[in-house]
Formats: sequence, C-alpha cells, structure tokens
Amino acid sequence: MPSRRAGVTPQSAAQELDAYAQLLQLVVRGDLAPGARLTEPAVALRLGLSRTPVREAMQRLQLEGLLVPAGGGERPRVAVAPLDIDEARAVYQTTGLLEGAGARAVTEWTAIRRRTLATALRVADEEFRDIARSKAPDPALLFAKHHAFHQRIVDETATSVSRALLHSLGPRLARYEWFHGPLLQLAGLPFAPTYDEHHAIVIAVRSGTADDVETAIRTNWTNAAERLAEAIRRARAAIGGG
Amino acid sequence: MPSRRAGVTPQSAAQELDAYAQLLQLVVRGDLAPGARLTEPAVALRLGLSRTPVREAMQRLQLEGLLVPAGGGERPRVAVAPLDIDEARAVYQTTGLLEGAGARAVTEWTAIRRRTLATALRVADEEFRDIARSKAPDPALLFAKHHAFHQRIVDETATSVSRALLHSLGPRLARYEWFHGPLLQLAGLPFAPTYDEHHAIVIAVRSGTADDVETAIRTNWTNAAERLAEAIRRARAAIGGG
DNA sequence: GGGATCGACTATGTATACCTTATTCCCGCT
DNA sequence: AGCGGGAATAAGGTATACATAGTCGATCCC
Repeated sequence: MPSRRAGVTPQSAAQELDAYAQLLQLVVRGDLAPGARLTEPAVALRLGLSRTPVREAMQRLQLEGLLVPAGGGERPRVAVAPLDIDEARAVYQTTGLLEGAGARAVTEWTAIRRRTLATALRVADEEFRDIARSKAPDPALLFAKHHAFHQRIVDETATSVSRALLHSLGPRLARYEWFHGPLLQLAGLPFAPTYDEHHAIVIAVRSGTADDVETAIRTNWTNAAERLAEAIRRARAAIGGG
Repeated sequence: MPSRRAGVTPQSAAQELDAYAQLLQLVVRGDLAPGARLTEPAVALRLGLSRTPVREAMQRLQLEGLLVPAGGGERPRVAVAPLDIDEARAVYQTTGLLEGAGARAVTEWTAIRRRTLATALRVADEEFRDIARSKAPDPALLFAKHHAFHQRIVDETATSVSRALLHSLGPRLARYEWFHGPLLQLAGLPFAPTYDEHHAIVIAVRSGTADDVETAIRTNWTNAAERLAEAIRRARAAIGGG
C-alpha cells in the first residue's frame, strides 16, 4: 500500500517527479539497462506507486520509443529499447530536419529580432562551452546547457506542430545525448567542432539566408550523430570491442 | 457497471474499437465539435467504458494534439482542439517534410525496386482516382485511398524514427484530411491537381534524383494545404462567412 | 443590488480489487 | 527420457473505490 510517498524514497531519491518523469530518467540515464524487461507491478513497486500512474507512464514511453514490445509472445510485454547507432543517426537527423525547417522562419523577422536571438544563442553556447571546458564537467549540466541552446531555437521558431513532434522525439534524443558528452571525453575527442557549428548557427541566424540557417542547423545535428558514432567506435575499441 | 460491452452499443455503433480508436473517430469525424469540453466521466459514459481506458485514451489524444488544455483554471481541463487553417498548413507541411526526407532513400535502391514501388503507387493513385471520380464518393473511402497512397511511401522509405513521428502526427492530419475531399467538392474545386502531383511523385520515385523525389512529395503536401485553405475560403463565402 | 464567502458537487489523481488469459513449470504418461 | 497436458502463477486490462481539490452556485452581508 504505497500511500502518498510513504517515506520510502525508493532508491533513486526522486525529488517530486511523477511516474513518467521518474521512469524517463531511469531509462535515459541507463539505470534500466537496454533490453531489460519491465512489468507494471515491478515498476510500480520500484517507484513506490500503484500500477495506475505507472501504466500510463509506460504507455507514453512506449509511444515515444523508449520502451518497446518484447518477446514474440501474444501477451503484451515491454522492454527498455535497445541502443542503436543507426537509430541515433535517425534521431539526430530528424531533429535537425525539424529544427532546421522551423528556423528558416527567422529570415522573415526584423533584423533586430534576429540579432536578439543570435545573441541569446551566443550566450547559451558560451555557457555550454564553460561547462564543457571545465575540469570534470557534470554530465547533467553539460547535457542541460547543450539542450538549452537548441531548445531556444525551437522555442522561438518552431510551429506548434513541429514543437510537438520534437517534444515527442525529445526522450529518444535525450537518451543518446545523455552519454554523448561523457563518451566524447572518454574517447579523447574534442568539443571544438560543436563550438564551431554552433557559431555557424549563430552567424546564420543573425544574417544568413533561410538556406544558411537550415543548413547550419542540419549540419550540426548530422555531424553530431557522426561524432557520437565515432566516439562509440573508439570507446569500444579502447575497452575491447563488445 | 459497464461490464464488458454490456449490450449497450453507445450510439455510435463502435464495432470493436478500443477507447482510443473510438474517441479518435469521434474527434476526427467532428462528432465531437472543436472546442467542446470533455470530462472523463462523460466520455466514459458515452463509450460505455470505465474511466481507466478512457483516461488513457484522452491522455494520448492530448499528446497528439487532438485534445488541448482548456479554460484558464488550475484544474486540468480538456477540450477538443480547435480547427485552424494555420495549424493545418503546419501539419501538411511537416508531413511533407518527413515523408519527403525519408523518400530520398529510394535513390539508393536498385532500379527494379524503384520501379516496383512506383508501380504500386501508380495503382494506389488509380484506386484513389476511381473513388474520387465516382458519382457520390464515400468520404471514408476517399480518405482511405488517399491515405493508402502516402502510407505506402512511408512504409517503404521511412526510418523507424520518422515513422513514429508521422504516426503521432497522423491523427491531426487525419482530422483535416477527413473533410478535405468533401470540402473540395462542396467548393467545386477539381481533384486534378492532386492526380498530377501524385503522378509527379510516381515518376520521381521511378527514376528521379533524391531532390526530385523530395520536391515532388513536399510540393504535393504544400499544395494540398493551400487547396484545403482555398476550399475553406470558398465554402465560407458560399455559406455566408462564419 | 452587488459582491464575497461558504458549502455542495464534481472531476481528477491514485489505489485497489477483480477477471481473464498467457506462460510456465511440474507431473504423469508413453 | 521425452513429450504432452494441466494446474498454478503472474501480468495485463478494466472496473471501482477513495481522497483531494477546484468550481459553481446560492445565500448572506454590506
């Protein structure tokens, strides 16, 4: 009888997150391994909630692709979605597609407004760099700052439709982004290309053509996917293939 | 006590659809008017189900944008999303964006495979035309045939990621597509441009460049949005503005 | 007469109970 | 010993019960 946060902070000291947010975190951060089978009763127990909210969370995560049907049985079974480089590429590219298409709209803005957004993005990128360049970057913070840069673009340029799609794509992206930074470091790869690409975005937003803006954003995401893939390759090689 | 389809076919004679599918239909077909407030108990009553499955359906439809938060109150309230031409444009354009980007992949296929898909699309389009040209086209059938044409493209060319996004965009698209055909007829506008654009897609799939394919698809969706907007304008004018 | 306050009602969020069915494991039979 | 069947188990789907909180309405006071 889990009655209203029954004192039992269920292990992952989830502050005050609902079932969805908690489960999302567990998957994104890898606390639930890819491929792990999940059942509603087990998750409910782990989160200290009843099946009802857990079930809703699991259904949503399934729509978002973080949980997938598992086993060939007739009975619905669910597992944490596997991590897959090709899927990562598709996620990054699609993000670039949507974010880039929306950002073309800046060319219909006044020069003032474009400069304002460009400046905000420059600042956001600087905050990101500050974290990235620090001695031992906090992964969560690195993730947050990078996310903030792109989110700013989305917030200001996306239609409600593409915003909704990017939102539903968010969890999948977050899952790969979560270890993108740490993995780059592990593989000894530099962050510099990212800075450069962000800079190109800032410049394009300030005074480029619509194609410039879209290209800069899509290039950034496409290259990010390749950098991630390369980092995974090197990390695998360093550890001994797996 | 609605115990397992209690004989009470709740009005809209829903064959064997689950709560989500039923509610989706009600919204898509306009049986629930845009702006109408929905409460879980009321919908549960109407569908002859308990709140649990209804609640899940409503949450999903909210994620998909067919239901929206309503009223300024603190209490979560939900209403059927309004119909909006600008949103329709965004939906159509984003569909074209995703479908078009995926379809570029055909240029990496063998000529044989491309011809096969092109032929299948030509056949699908012909079936669509047959319906459209009939005396009194069944809206549901017209919708289904048009959907089948584009679905074929998605099924064969989209990545799992863009497929998922198109799937989550589907309900919103379906809502506008549902009365697209009937509205064109009402406004006395021809279907011919659609045939032409579908033909262009077939040709591009058969032997065009990646840009050709993408352009043909995006053009089709962009123009479809404009045709819908025009049909709405004319229908409004004919009826007397509203 | 208008506005504020109090109370009943109603909807949401969550927990729990029940039912059905697939899966699994064990036992018996061949 | 292997295979098949059946009982126990366990999980999903649904219904319902309960707690909480907001909303609406009515009444009372200013």
